[in-house]
Amino acid sequence: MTEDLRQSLRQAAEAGEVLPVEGPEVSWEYPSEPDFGDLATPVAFALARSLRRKPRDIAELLQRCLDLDPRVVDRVEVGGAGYLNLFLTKGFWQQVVPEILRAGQRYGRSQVGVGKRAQVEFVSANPTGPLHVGHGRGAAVGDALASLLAAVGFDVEREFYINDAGTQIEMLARSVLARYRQSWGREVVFPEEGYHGEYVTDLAARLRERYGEKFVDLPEQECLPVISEFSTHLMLEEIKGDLDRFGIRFDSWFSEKALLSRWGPTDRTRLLEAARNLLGRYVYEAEGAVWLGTSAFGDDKDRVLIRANGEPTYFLSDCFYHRDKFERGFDRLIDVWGADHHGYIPRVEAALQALGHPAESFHVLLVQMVTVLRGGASVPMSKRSGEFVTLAEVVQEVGRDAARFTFLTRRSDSPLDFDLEVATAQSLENPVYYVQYGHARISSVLREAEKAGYPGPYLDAPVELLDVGEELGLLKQLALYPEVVEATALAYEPHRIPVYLQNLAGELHSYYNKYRIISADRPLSQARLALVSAIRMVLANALGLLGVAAPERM
RNA sequence: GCGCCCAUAGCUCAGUUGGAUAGAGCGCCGGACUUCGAAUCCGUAGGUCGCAGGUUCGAAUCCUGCUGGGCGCGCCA
Repeated sequence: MTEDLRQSLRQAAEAGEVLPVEGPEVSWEYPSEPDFGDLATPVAFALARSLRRKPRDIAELLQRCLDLDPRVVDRVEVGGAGYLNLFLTKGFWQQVVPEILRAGQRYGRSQVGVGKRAQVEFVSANPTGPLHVGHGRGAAVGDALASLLAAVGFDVEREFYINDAGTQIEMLARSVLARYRQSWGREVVFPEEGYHGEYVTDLAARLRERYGEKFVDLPEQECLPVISEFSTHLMLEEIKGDLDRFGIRFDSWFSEKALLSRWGPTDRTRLLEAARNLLGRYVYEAEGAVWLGTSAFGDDKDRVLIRANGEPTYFLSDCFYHRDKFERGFDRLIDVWGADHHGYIPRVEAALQALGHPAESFHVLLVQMVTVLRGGASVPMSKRSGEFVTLAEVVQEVGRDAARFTFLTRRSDSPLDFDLEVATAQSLENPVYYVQYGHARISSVLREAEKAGYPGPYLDAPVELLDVGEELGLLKQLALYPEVVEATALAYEPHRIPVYLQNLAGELHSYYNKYRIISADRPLSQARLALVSAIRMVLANALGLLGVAAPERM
């Protein structure tokens, strides 16, 4: 719609011979003041300089030349110092209702991503402990982003990368072994950098159930591979369970260990060969280690791929991993990372450029830290000390919908204070319930309508009867929804959806309190029922993108 | 020391590519249920958009410097 207007404005401008050779960039905004119309463009300002004329004169000239569809555009005014304000016809807004009712769940979906494959990788927690709140935020954001991209046409895959190789896994195994031996009454020194959480003791107990005293006196080197496997398997099951209860489903679980084993035993020679094959001339050896020349692509310094002891770094795995992703045919890769990993971005970007992939095809969405507050005091969190608030606890305490909405309402860029007591105590005033209540309320009205002899689906309702200010405001909100979804997806900013939802729900509640939907006036009732049905549809669609339920009763 | 992120009403936060008079929720105070759900609504109050410059017809938004806070700077992940 805006594109049509842009086109005709361009033509008008050219006809009026006021333009430079190139057509101007026509930008639109939605004025907050009704007096300024439904759509406005400051295009005259942009032309003022090159034409050396007053913006207002140009705007007036454009106004006279415009040839717009009278069914859509009611009138055009020049406002302020040179704004072109377009007033659209009521009919244009009203027709959005049958459009939504016909499209149903498809309303708000679009086509920009059609034919392109995108992958969103998120959570990707080490299986060395349960998921904490920070992972929860990443999970909510990643999942919503994936849904958004799918809504605008991308073929989307959700992937969880399992860091099941390397020193952290070994550390977990050694921690479990220590607890296990302690449970048999042995005096053992707990690993210095070991994991102290209670779950480690639980894992040791499970190990004991399964293997009895098998590992009590066995040399460490023989125990560790089995215990690693055993522990990471159990942790991963727990992680999957937590995510499932949070409503997150992954299409793909990708194992680092399996990735590395493609090159056979992970010895230095084979890894070096693989790295050379992949990254070519940017790989070099120095000081006993193997390096990648990432500084050639803007990183602060070069990075180690294979340590002097022959062990691969996490970074080498990541090079292989992202290479593999591209080989799987994705046009666009998005990694959702905790902000504490931001320093890692330049080297991965550098590696991908060394692999020959354009910078735009890869994007890291940083999600800032979550500070959990209990009674106003922050709860210190450290996986190694074992002191942290888990995702499972949060879901238990505040509920899945409220937790998701809270994670998604703020920009990923801003740190989040999550006060458990406040979230629980204020649960009835939580914005998520405000929105859900709107959905439930309409559902209730529609049930009443059924009883009153106004059955749905109102496809042919006389929507031309919708013309009070509140109704037109609602119609405009509804018409805007597809653009909101598209902009939100392409900007990777899921928080815009909760903002939109709160606005829409707010207008709905005001409207509801001022007007009656069901009355003796049959045509008017039909029209209003059609309107609220459309609102309910949009609420449900948008909540669906967030992974939040749209209840018919609360 | 270097790098990234943040700073908007008492609190928590929005503010779309730079646009017209910067918004909402919570909290305070005062109102609205014999009628479709009061988990709602209506009204009042609340601001040097951290500070200082700059770019622009126009800046909360872009640039530079500064202040304050978070995070990172390993042959850890």
